[in-house]
Amino acid sequence: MKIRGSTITDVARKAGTSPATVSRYFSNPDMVHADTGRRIEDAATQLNYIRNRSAAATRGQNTGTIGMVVPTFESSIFAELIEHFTTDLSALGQTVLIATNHYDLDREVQAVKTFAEHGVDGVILIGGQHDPAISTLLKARGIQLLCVWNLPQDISDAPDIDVIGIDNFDIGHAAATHMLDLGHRDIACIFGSSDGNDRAEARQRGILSALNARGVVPPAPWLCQTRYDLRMARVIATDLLKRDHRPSAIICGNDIIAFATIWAAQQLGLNIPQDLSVMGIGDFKGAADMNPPLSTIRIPARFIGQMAARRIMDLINAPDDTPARHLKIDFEMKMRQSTKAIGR
Amino acid sequence: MKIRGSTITDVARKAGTSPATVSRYFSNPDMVHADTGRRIEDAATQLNYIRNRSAAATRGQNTGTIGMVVPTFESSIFAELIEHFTTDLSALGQTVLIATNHYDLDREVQAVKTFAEHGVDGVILIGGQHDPAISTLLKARGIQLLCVWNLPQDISDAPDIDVIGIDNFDIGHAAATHMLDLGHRDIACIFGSSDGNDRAEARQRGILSALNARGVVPPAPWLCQTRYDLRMARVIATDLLKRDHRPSAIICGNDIIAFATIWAAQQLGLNIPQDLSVMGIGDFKGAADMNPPLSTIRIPARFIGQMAARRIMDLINAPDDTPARHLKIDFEMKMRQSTKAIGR
DNA sequence: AAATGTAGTGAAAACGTTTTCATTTACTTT
DNA sequence: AAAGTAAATGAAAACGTTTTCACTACATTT
Repeated sequence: MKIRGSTITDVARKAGTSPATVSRYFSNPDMVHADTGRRIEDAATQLNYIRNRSAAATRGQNTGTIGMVVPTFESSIFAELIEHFTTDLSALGQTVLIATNHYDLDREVQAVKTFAEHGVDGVILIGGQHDPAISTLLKARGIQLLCVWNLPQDISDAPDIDVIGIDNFDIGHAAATHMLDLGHRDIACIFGSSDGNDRAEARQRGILSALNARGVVPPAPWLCQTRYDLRMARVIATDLLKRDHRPSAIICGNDIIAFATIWAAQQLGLNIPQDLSVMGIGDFKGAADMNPPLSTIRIPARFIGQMAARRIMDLINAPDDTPARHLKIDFEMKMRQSTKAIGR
Repeated sequence: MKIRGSTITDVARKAGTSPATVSRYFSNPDMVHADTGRRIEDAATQLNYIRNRSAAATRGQNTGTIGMVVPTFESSIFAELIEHFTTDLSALGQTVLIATNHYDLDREVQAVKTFAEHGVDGVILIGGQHDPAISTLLKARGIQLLCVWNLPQDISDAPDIDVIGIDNFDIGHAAATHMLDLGHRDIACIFGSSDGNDRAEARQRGILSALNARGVVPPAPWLCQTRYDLRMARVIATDLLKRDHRPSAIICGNDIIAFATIWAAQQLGLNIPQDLSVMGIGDFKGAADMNPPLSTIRIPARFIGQMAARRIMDLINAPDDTPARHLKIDFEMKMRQSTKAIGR
């Protein structure tokens, strides 16, 4: 059974001031005289006073909460994003409400509705693919929305939504270009599945676009699809490598798939990168330390998380007519030892 | 700027009933007549009514929120726990507030204080090492507390705190016993550092206890310590393996350290498990799929997360005098190919 | 010396619910 | 038919804040 503690009125009485002043002290200390502040502080600690943010929210504007829905926690790269986002927001006195949607857009809507019930000041969503109901709902309530991780494929898809992220097409393009520059022409791809997220699809387009531009057209069996799942990816990589004609390079939709591919290849007795070049995308935890260190493209999850924390606060405090901003984050090539130039 | 939508009173008016009934309908639908319920439902959807949980919390008992503080998101094993905990709680209509403390006990206190301001109904903490102020604060407010992940080393340490978790001493003991049973006597250990958490320390004690019981006393240089950090663990493992006299087996404080050790060994040209047996603890993502598949001990993070979700709800709904329960979760030996019997 | 401005404060209304208590209605039991 | 019980509802108080408005005291400008 919940127990109600002392209230702002109790503190006011003890400090010899009014509830209004105590309220001001906690929400905006500069508004009260330093002496009064001190008395309030003392009274509050003596009474073990704990602010009641729910009560505050009924009358006030902000709740000091931000809602975030992530596809899953079980991805080292999202984990890094979440970690730094929540850490930075906590430092600013905000609390984050969290939910997972398992790449299910309906669940996301549900989560956002719940967040709205709790009166969050802002909502963070991953990626650019969402039920339009979310934007409608949030706008009707004046709740700020920020999408992070990747830019929409087409900026005009979401002109009025604030976005911070990388461009997956560019990343795919860069990965393929790297392989081509190393002299590879027999290039296979293992893409991540793309339902429920627009990231895999854009990467895939970027890769193929770069390949085709240089006249490289992988045969159909070399264009594989898998879930972002170590087990399944490993099976698919093994199948691919057991065929008569083997590619000299494999581009993987993300680092998990790359891990699986390398392990599958090694299991088959292939030497990476001597017999096969493999690259991933993401620079997940472990990529730099495995054998051989994985060539990949670093998505600066930490940086995105920190920028997101700052940006959502700015949006909350900004006047209403602030225009939406699309902030493109640079990625970084991390070329390590799982790729090598052909024939050398 | 936040915009206030329609209220319970608007809904009541439109549905031709009183606010009280609408309130009842949303919190406990059985209390109102089915027909009335339908009218309320209609009115609510027409008006785009969104419950105001803050207002509800000022008068009512529960907020429908649970606070959780985790050491870090960047650990695949905690991620699994968090994933299933939040998923199950969402399904029950609860919202989870989250914070990371980076193994810092003071930050944990801070997070819990913030949770209290938001009126959470319950708090979930990882592990058994916490500032006693937390328990005091929560008890004074009638907020339920549940610690998950591992049992306290000494049950009498926390007789009145509810716990769900594994026993790290047992796990360490089991790991060492497995190595001994395989015939190994030249056993080295790389422990995780133990500041800010009681888990590493108990594992270490378990391992050494089993070893010593069978008369195996590793020389000091074979008892290493590292942070839970791939990079550092790899350096330490390399150092260990470069010494004149090499162990035939290494027990690692967790799977991250085991990954690092295997990669370090392979880099040095050692064959696992031919030249060296390595085992981890945790069964992290990837353990089963790497080369060779890692022998480890599975900590059922998913199960713990699900049990925690159920238990905290029970605690919230239970009468006050419910006695604290210590629920011990079984672990599972996952003996794969990174360990092998000596001399065969 | 008067006028103006500013910092600090208090009284009281307002926020949108839940909950208590009382009342009505409908159904059982005697 | 009377009495008793249960289900459904409404009126109104209560929850602990924030915020508006008004006021005072004092400093600054004219």
